Amino acid sequence: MNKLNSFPKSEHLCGEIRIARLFNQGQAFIAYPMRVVFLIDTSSKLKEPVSVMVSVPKKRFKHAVNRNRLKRLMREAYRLNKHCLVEKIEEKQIQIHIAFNYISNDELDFISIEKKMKVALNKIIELIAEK
RNA sequence: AUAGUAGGUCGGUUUGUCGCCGUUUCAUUGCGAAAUGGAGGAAAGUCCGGGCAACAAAGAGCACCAUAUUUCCUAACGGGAAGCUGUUUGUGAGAGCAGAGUAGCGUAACAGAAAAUAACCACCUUGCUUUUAGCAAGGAAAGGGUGAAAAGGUGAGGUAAGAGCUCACCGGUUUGGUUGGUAACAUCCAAAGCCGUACGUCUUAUGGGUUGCAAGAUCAAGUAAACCGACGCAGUAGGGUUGCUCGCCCGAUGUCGGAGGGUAGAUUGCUAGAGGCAUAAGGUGACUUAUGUUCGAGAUAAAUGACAGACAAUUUGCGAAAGCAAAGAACAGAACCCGGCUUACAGACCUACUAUUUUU
RNA sequence: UGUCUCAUGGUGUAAUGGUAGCACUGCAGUUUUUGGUUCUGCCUGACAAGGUUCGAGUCCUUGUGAGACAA
Repeated sequence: MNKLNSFPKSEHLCGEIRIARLFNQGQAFIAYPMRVVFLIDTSSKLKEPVSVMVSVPKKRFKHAVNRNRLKRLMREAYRLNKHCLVEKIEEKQIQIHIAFNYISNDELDFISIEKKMKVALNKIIELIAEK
């Protein structure tokens, strides 16, 4: 099996403390329709290089069906395109937390979300390379 | 055939690739591999009822909240079934709503004489003044354009004028009885002149401890201003017991000793149950009983998905039709579990029935 | 997930079932050489659908939207 395209539970970002730290200290930028927050974490003892969370606000999408669908699409887009980011991070021997917030009011299809996800990942790689 | 009413059932199928969560087996320091399972009729709203869990229990009176036709069903219910009465609606099959009691009290805007122990106008009697009217006292609910609602209705008798004042017929109410029904109630008979309506207050009966799985339990780390015991200020201040009253209970700061709570994390609670399906019997029915058979989500910043293709109900456009082209499934996603209710829903099917038109 | 609250002109906020008021804002006029202030007038209304009632902003039911708490 090609391990590059998997997205198991251990790569999800969970825990109230770690998420609070990400949103308090992390850097943010907007790659419409997503707002991306990330933080280079040096204190964590986990072995996964990248931890990711995805969220869709209840205010913009009232029905749970639509929220779940958008979260699934974003997870799927990340899963299929994460290999380039993971390679860079492993080269640098660091760990990173990322959060993707959906901020558009419209429900997009998979193709456009995947396109925007590639843009967002490339921008993260650039910002990390500067440091 | 078209349009509908009531009840019930279903609510996309399939191939490949890449993924997610649980379980089992194999392998194991670890990474992993294979097999297998993985959203609903409403999972929704959180409107009722119950299970389960923790805490509290000393009660009495008043208050508060909910319910309120009858019989039945149910673990229970404010739910359901079958009826009864009234009312609204539909041509109809049907559908919606209301339904304990009324002795007392309150309210009924505007309009109208008056919203109820009714006398403003008009009517009648008597007296006085006056000259065809005015004033005063009384009688009288028969007439008066209003209003949502006007003092049971029609006719006759009666009277100074009138009036259920009396009578006949009709409508209602109450009481007593007959027949039918388990009952609500209905039918019939008799008697009583007994005769406005709506809402609220009030009264009666029944039920109601509080909080909710983020309840609660366990684990390793680590320690209080919280807890327990003894002594004292002192059974005082104060607090609890449902809102109040009575009653009952607890009870402080200090000293000494003991014990280990919350928060974050992990595990558990956690999925076989008032379960489903079939047959038979009972019942008008909700439902019940018996027998057989069948099952397997359990996540926790929260899985059940993405892409590509095939089929297809159906929809739209063109067309007389055949057909061609395009689109390609509604409402909606478990979070402790059940029973209901309510709300959303493209379309398909079954049973019974209704209206209209045509044919026999 | 659970427990609750609210909805009245553009904004804020009242009213016992009986003509929906008040303040600010906006518009027009008045005053002024002009603008502001003042004064006068006007416009702008019940979250939606049912029910109870002679009559609902108000009472009842269902839905919609917004907010609070456990956090």
